[in-house]
Amino acid sequence: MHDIAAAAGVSRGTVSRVLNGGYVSAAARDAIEEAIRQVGYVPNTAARNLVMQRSHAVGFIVLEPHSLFLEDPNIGGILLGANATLSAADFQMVNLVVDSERDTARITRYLSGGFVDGAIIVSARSHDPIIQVVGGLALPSVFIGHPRDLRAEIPYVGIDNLASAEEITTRLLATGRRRVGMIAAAVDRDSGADRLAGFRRALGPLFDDNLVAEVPLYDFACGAKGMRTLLERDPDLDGVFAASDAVAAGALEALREAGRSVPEDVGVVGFDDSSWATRTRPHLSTVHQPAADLGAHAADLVLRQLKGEQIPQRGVLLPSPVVWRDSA
Amino acid sequence: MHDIAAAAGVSRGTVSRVLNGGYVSAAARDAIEEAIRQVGYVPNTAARNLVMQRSHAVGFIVLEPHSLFLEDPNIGGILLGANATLSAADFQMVNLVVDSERDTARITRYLSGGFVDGAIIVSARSHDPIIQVVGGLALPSVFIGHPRDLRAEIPYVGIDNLASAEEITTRLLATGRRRVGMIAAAVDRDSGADRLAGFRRALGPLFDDNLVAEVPLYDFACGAKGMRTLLERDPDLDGVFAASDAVAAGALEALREAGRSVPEDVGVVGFDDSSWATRTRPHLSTVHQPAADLGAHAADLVLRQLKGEQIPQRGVLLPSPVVWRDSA
DNA sequence: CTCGAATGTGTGAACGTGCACACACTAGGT
DNA sequence: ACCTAGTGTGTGCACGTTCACACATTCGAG
Repeated sequence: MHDIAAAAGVSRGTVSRVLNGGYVSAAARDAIEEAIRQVGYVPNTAARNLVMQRSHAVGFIVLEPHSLFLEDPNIGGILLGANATLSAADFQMVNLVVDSERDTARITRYLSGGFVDGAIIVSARSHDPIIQVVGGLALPSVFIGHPRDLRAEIPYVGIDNLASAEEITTRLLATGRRRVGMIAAAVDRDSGADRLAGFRRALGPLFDDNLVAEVPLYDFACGAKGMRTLLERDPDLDGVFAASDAVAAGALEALREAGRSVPEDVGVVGFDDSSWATRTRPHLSTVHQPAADLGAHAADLVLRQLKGEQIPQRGVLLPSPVVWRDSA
Repeated sequence: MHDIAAAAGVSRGTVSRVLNGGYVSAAARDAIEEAIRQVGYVPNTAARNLVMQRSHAVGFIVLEPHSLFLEDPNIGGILLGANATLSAADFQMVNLVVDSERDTARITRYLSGGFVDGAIIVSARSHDPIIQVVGGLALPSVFIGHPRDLRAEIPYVGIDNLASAEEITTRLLATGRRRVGMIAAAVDRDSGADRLAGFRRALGPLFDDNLVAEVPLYDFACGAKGMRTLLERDPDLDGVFAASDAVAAGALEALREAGRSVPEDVGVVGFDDSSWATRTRPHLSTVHQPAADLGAHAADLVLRQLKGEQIPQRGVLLPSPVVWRDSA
């Protein structure tokens, strides 16, 4: 910066002003901009960060085992959406995968160390220690999804899992299905619990506890296992709401093994509208999850907190429309 | 740092030495470490970066459209592997997706701006402008895959696409297949061209140009299209090497439509050993691609360059063994 | 006893910015 | 002629480190 000040015949202060705004004469501005172009000057991030007490980085914290980080199609979309918004604002995104208790300690140190100015937290469960950590840190943060015990002052972005689950189940019932079950995955997660609650609400008096197969994960293998359980409990089943597309794909596999055809014998609906949905045969009817938008929105909320804005409404729910294809 | 120096009754210099190594008495070290714990002190990255002229960040540059960034199962694995290695060394990974010519300019500015100390570049094509940029920048970099015109002094990590393609094709021939075709995707890419070359070498005199269907992308839809083309050209085809698992999955779909059963009528093999491989029916015989290892290795090479080490061999090829399942 | 090496420790100068402040000039109103 | 407000510019300090250097102490060898 000193060099280009010298080249333009002005002082460092003036250069700083053309870079950051302030009173500068047209002549000085032109000379400086010319010098910048000539020298190929780029401001030094470290020095700027140092004096500004800002790192210009936002943590993207994924509370999942590493493998699920890849498997879960939503996380990738969220990441991309957030990354696009952040890099447009000249912020870096730092990926942090929290897999164990030990990692929680590491992340706590990281977040409190001024390495990042804010954080986007993906797939936190209720009672996750990270909630306390972030709450105590006064670090501008946004959760994607909303754990029940999330502090009131921390904003979140999500979809209405309950309403969407209710909607697609209702839609499934409208196709004339009478014995409809659910493969409920990850009910320890808020998304999982809400999807189950939505299913229950859609069924109303038809709800039968026996027709809910609970499985631990949102994945293919659990879907197949859950489907087999349901078929055992009621061979006359004619409809299934799978808690995710991966689960639905597993269910399709189990149904095929059992000799049932979809959608003729059994109607199947999923959730997420991930790449699974169009890889299966038949293509899945499902709920579209606007992953990239979720990420972009979350990033935007972090950025706005960083600018000192007050976030008016605490939670934002993005629309998640039903996409009707061939599996039901 | 000044505070904890005061608390421990020593000078900043001594504190710096316990942090970075050097002559320190046991007494001083204990007092300082106690003070650090008490205050909860964490060194300031920006200040350290400023004086060290290092950003402690490495760019992860993906030369793909945003959508493929998600679709391609390898990139996710590479990213995770690289991220693990980098964060273990206290380096941040900055994701940069290059999608257009305009992005190339942006990345060039970014790389030359001292925002990152090094770069890992994924899926560059031959003659990609990024090669010139990185070559001219003297920025410690590693390519994953090796474009033909990659400068001699830039190391790369990859797998031997040619040898592996040859191996799996040979294996397919060994099952007794006589008319074997290939769905060759992305032959403008080095990986695509090498896989085709390996196929050709395995077939030797049996090679028939007519039995190669070229498709632009490594994806499901192209796989289905390519398979239909091959069936049209030769309905008696009894074996197919698909350039990737996604392509193979598309091929399976087209074969099912055409009433062929796999592996009875037609043997199919893929490439990548991605999640596709076990989602299809039957499960795919394929070539395992060590994505996470590739990423970890690349990160390690960047880190070693940063430490000033000379990288002995320019290119490293990681083993990519054939995984034999049910589709052939 | 002296010297040099090994082991510790403190100090000042960077690193490249932003910001507060002091200052200079102009224009317009009294 | 004076003051004030607006506009434009230069200077010094601070941000939190690392590093080179100067200096202090101890210890063993000559």
